[in-house]
Amino acid sequence: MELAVKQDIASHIRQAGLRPTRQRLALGDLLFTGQHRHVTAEILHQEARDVTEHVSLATVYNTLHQFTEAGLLREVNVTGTKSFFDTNTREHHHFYLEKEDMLIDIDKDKMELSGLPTPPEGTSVEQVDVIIRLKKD
Amino acid sequence: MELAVKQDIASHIRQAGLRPTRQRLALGDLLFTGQHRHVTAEILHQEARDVTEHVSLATVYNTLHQFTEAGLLREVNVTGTKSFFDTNTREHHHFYLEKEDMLIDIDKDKMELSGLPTPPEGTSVEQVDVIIRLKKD
DNA sequence: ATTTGTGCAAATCGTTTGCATCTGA
DNA sequence: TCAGATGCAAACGATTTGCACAAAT
Repeated sequence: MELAVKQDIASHIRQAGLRPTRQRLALGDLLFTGQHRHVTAEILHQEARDVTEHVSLATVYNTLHQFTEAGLLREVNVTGTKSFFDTNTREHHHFYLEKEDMLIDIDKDKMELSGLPTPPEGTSVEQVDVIIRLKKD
Repeated sequence: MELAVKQDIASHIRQAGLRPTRQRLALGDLLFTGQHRHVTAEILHQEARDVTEHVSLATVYNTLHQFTEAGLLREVNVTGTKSFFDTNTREHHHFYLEKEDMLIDIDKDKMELSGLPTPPEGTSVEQVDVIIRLKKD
């Protein structure tokens, strides 16, 4: 990992109130360098194994949740059995290809929700998820 | 269970191409009599235990999936770890109360999606899920 | 009689936890 | 130094599977 990139990611992580440890830097590099992506813990763990000394799966989970908490990632649930984490935290929506079990971003201005209904008394909107499930035809 | 209701449910199940067994009738009764509801396998299993002789959890899962397959139910995924099944299969959306881990229906005409984006070549839309996550404030 | 469904227990998958050890500020 | 982070293995919750037995047509 280049020095410039490393420091970029380190400050990213510090801004989240987390220590830039070796593991977080490695995962941050995989997540925040280059294109936006949708990863599962499993996938990220695999990738980390390929490029760095060692990161445990538990640490991958910890880190994904900490990053999400800090607003660096966004969790996306499409199946009842696992989670994706999206490096794009801007408001946008998703196609979900069931067969391939993969997500595709939908540009925010490609689709609009007209008039969110008023949430029940005492609650407020935290996040809006729109998932368009696709099948092969 | 009354006879009239029983036969109603039996035909419901037959229309789905399934045999109206004791277990399916019991579950169908819990699901399709009265108000629309959002159930988990666990909850339905509990309820079934209270009103009938015996239904195994595996059968509850089988049945929920068969009913879903047949268009009698709709699966809703809000967390990465479990599924809800909605007895309302009309197009509509959901509030999700994270704290209580429960769903609330949003009437279809309370919110509109303007212009679904065109799905990628070779795919077509199977289902559109809109979930508005709510937090207590 | 044949096909379909069911129950049970074991297996699986994704995820979380407890705790001893290590590491960054 | 010492709060915070990590690794490991065990625990966990939801779901699925394999297979012998039972029930529906």
